[in-house]
Amino acid sequence: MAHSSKDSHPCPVSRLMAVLSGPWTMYILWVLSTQGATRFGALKRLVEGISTKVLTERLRLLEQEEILYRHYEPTVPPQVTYGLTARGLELCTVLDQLNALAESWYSISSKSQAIALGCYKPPSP
Amino acid sequence: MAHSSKDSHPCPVSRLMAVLSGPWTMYILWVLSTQGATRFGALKRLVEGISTKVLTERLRLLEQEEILYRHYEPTVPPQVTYGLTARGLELCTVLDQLNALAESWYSISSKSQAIALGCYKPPSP
DNA sequence: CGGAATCCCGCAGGATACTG
DNA sequence: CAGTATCCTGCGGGATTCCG
Repeated sequence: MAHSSKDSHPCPVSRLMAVLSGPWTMYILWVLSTQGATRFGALKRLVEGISTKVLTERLRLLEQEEILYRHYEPTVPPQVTYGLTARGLELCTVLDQLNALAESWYSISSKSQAIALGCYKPPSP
Repeated sequence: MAHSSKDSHPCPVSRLMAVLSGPWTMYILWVLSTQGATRFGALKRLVEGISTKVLTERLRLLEQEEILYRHYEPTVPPQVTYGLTARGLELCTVLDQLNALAESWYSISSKSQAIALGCYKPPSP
């Protein structure tokens, strides 16, 4: 959560975790993995409560790590679409396992199962 | 990183990530998984640079989630030992997969492979 | 529409000192 | 030895405003 993007990380997990551990990040991944490629505005609406600043920060980071791609369409008004890359899909596979583990520990209160992976977001004030 | 221990999390991963994403946490897990059960002082020495405050905070959290156990021996001076629980070991299995993924992405600079899992720590100032 | 820039603030984390 | 208690500080995130 320090890690200002250019830090040299001692090892791979270090680097990956530095990305994933940011607030909203998992939530964003989850939205993209369930909704498919999504435009900026829609994303902001779906990840309800996030500020534009943080959303763009997270997207840039995830893009740098090639976990998601950014497609810019120079129409007027411009359209920008974000979606998971191959890496992003791989990642979600592992995250799903993490989710399965978590579910088995904190035995699920029935129907919340559908919203499984990555609903990680800060508690609403 | 908000999440002051009593927050009700919307879903399992949310809760698990809130624990794992804290700075030093993965590093602590990595040390315990490689060194085995370790005493407080030794842990503080191994996780070099961490403050006692944060170390105890993280240990308490991980203990609450039953990812590690705390064994108190009332000798003089007292001895406290921390080690991974069954859950902790399960968790490390999945984290290892995350590590494998990260390694395949950021292709490893040869010999740093040994320090694989969880070397996640803030960059030294 | 999809951002970049700016300001402001809380609280997580560091350092230090002290106890059972 | 294994922590608590206190104070201090930075910076990460929210809100707002402006740009192409």
